[in-house]
Amino acid sequence: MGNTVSIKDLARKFKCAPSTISRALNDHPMINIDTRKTIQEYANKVGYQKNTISLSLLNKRSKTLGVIIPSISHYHETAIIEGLEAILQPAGYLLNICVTNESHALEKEYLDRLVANRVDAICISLSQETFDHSLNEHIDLAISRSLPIIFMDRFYHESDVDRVITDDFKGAFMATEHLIQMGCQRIAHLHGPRGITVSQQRFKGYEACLKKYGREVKDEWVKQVMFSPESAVEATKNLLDQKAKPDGIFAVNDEVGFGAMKVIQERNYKIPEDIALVGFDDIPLAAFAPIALSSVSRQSKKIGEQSAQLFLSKMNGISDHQQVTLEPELIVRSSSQRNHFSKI
Amino acid sequence: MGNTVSIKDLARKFKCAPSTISRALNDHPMINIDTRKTIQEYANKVGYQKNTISLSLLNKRSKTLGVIIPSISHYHETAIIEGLEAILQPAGYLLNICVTNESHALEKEYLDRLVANRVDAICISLSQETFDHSLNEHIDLAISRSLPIIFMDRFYHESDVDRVITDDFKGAFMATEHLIQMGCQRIAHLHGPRGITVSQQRFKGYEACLKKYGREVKDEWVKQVMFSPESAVEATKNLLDQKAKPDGIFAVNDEVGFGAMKVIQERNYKIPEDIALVGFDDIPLAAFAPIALSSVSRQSKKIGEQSAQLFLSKMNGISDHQQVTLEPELIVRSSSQRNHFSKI
DNA sequence: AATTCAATTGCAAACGTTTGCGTAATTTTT
DNA sequence: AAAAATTACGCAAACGTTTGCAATTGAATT
Repeated sequence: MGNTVSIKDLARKFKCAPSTISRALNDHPMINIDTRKTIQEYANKVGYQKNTISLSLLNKRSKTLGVIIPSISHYHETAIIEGLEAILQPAGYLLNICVTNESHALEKEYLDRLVANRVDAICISLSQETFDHSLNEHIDLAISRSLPIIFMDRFYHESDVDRVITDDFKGAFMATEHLIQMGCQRIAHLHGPRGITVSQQRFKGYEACLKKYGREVKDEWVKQVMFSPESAVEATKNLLDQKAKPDGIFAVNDEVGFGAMKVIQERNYKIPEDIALVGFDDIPLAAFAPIALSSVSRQSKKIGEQSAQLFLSKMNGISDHQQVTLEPELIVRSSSQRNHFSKI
Repeated sequence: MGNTVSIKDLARKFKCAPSTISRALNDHPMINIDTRKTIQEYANKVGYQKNTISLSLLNKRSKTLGVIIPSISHYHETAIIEGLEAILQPAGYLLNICVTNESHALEKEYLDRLVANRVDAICISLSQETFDHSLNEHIDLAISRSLPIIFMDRFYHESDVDRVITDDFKGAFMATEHLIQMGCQRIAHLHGPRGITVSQQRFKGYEACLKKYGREVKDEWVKQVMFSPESAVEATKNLLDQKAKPDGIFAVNDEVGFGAMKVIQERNYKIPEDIALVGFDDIPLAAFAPIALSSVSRQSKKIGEQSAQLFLSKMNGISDHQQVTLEPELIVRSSSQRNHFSKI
């Protein structure tokens, strides 16, 4: 800002060529050791700071990763960011984080801006709108320009693409199977927003597990909600109002689990005796729910770390597409741990 | 990446000067309207994308805001980011988000990197280490180079600085006063990590309120914890083990409130009858705590919005330092709402 | 026919840094 | 003493874009 000092300024000061200053600052052995020291000291004294922008222009690499996510208000997303930073900070990268609020228009806008800023790659979790309407041209375009795109969680291609995901299907299967093993006969599912891979996969896992154990998948036991506790309230009331009310609920995530728990307790049903409950994501507060909430951990931070690793390998010229699938882990807590099974 | 097309490429294609292409793409009236259209169409067809980096170099403005925060795992921080994006996305800015994990070394490192990247300004919430040891040279240096620094939440100068904070003192005062009004006689405080403004201010508010109402401030009723529910467990047990156990607890934040609530319930005390509880931050799950948790909202998103506005005003050449203080709001829920006061 | 004017376009510098190559100056080798 | 090698530095181009000014062209005015 006005008073920044450049290599040219230093060159004027020392009556030498900018190239000499540049080499001196980079400790190039070609430059006389004393000259080097003198220049370095002076540069340090006047607070010279390298201008990375010019380097980005020259090297065609900005040492910046673009991150596009639909939301940032959940543990999962912040843990991903922590994972990304854990790997990329030591590697000298910065993160450009963009939150789309599930809007396709914003996603496009941000993608354009990141491309204009010449980020070295983009880690993206697609917005719901992009999903719902398969509006993928912007992504395809970016890929066709050979800008590395790494999908996290949500993706639309089966192969030909780099991605890091948790096996949501498996996680949901595990949660449902656990409920069955705890003796639940009527297992309901609080289904996430339509069109999102995560919602779909979790439902499929739930469905597949029920089928495997010869249980019927009843439409009236699958209620769609948003990823918030508030939205779970109405849906859970709905479930409990039914003649054959569920004795086990698999919630699409922990916030929804919290909402469901509230309603169940208000109706004076016992957890887990009357109704067992399992969430997803294993948020830090899960253990501090009214009844400690069982949950499927999707290793959110690891998604960030693996995405970062994948990114770094791409920077090292590895062009093969990689698909990393992380194993979910079921964390059993009081909300589903039954010592004796429910009767009927 | 290799196949990106530049203005020079277009100039070659049209056998004209780069300046003509530049003006054509920017719809400069100086260029013949037909030429303009032709060039624009072709540029569009081959997917020309402006290179913002060269512009940053030229204009000495990168249209990027640096954001340095100690952590990203709480609602407060993510809400701030949401607020920043809400204002800065429409204004054409990108965010470089850096998480320091309360480390001074990382904060310095990130600050350097952001300066090297020539961000237009930096919004920062100081790390605990920076605080504890008053290691502010890196900040002072940045300020002396007239890089706009906007402090959020945590700051070390009283004036001469731009900052956006919530009045934590007042919020803590309100929370404590509320507990007094609910009839609490022995009000404890779960104190946040030392050295952090937020912790200090909240303690001071608690202290000032007790004094105003002629209550003694007892050391044994002030326990220090981290910002997590786990760390609150031991401290709360400690409180409840005392002969004169508290009948009201003001927790430094909601996560801590969750932890305290867990312990209180395990000991079979009634909330709020035996012990009333108030947290801070008003996280989305507060209402879904075992007993809906009363909390002080600090308008986290607004902190981001106001910081963004302050930043924009700086970009418009307003050089006066601004200090914005937001009003906290007490949200009373079941954890502290008493109909009849506790008996002694 | 000479002059002015408007409409288009090109030239070149600038932003800050790096780097291959050339070139002095000095030292070492024969 | 001449040739070769070493040391230390400068020149200039490059990255992509914008912009003030000059230059060219053709048309309109005197």
